[in-house]
Amino acid sequence: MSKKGEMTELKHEHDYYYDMAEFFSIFADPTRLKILHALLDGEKCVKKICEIVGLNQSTCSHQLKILRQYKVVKAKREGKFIRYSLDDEHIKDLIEVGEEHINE
Amino acid sequence: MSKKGEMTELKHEHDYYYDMAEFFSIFADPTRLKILHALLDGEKCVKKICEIVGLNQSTCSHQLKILRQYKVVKAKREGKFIRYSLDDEHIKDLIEVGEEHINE
DNA sequence: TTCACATATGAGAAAATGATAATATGTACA
DNA sequence: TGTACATATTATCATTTTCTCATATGTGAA
Repeated sequence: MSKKGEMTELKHEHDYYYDMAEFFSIFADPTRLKILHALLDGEKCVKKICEIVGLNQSTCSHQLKILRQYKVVKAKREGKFIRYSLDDEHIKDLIEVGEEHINE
Repeated sequence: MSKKGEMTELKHEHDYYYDMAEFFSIFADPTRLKILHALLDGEKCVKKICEIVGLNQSTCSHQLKILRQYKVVKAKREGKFIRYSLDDEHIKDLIEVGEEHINE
């Protein structure tokens, strides 16, 4: 997955398969999957997410940014905290497809 | 996605999210998606696949090997030709999920 | 066996990706 | 205002990925 801006300029406009590959790329990283899994049961602040996935704040913040860019998660500020939650109803389903495949 | 053998040695055994990420990685590449799409309507030989995806024989062969390793496609020899076809019933569904997301 | 064709493999370059440290920004509260 | 805490950003590095060229292997037919 490349940065959204650059990609759009380098590839052919409306390149169907690039877009699809980009979509699947979101879920092709264990850290992002852990974050998404952590959000399955409700919104959480960044610090909490860091604890759950076991990686430092910088790493989580980067991955959260990617997930936000692709509208997979959304963020809302509450005082000092920024709480993240799933932004797309279909995400749960997709993660379940992956889980089913793994559990075979 | 890394080579199957290495991966298994480097990561923790039974690492759930690595396995899931690996699964989604298969579909996170436009060339592989093009190949899979080309196989949706039936088996094809490598040369034919190259023509459809518009990439050279070496590139296709490499990607077909990956798809084979992950049991997404299967190959059968018929004389000089090797015909590839989808090996997993669920693949069609997964590609459709991706397509739906793109078409929103 | 030799030739022509179909496919696979190995090595290397270029690009993308993910993790991290260091630093910046934003917010609440004293 | 200043300080402490929460989060984001920037720069950099190591690793992984994809593509391509050159070459190897496998197959059928002459």
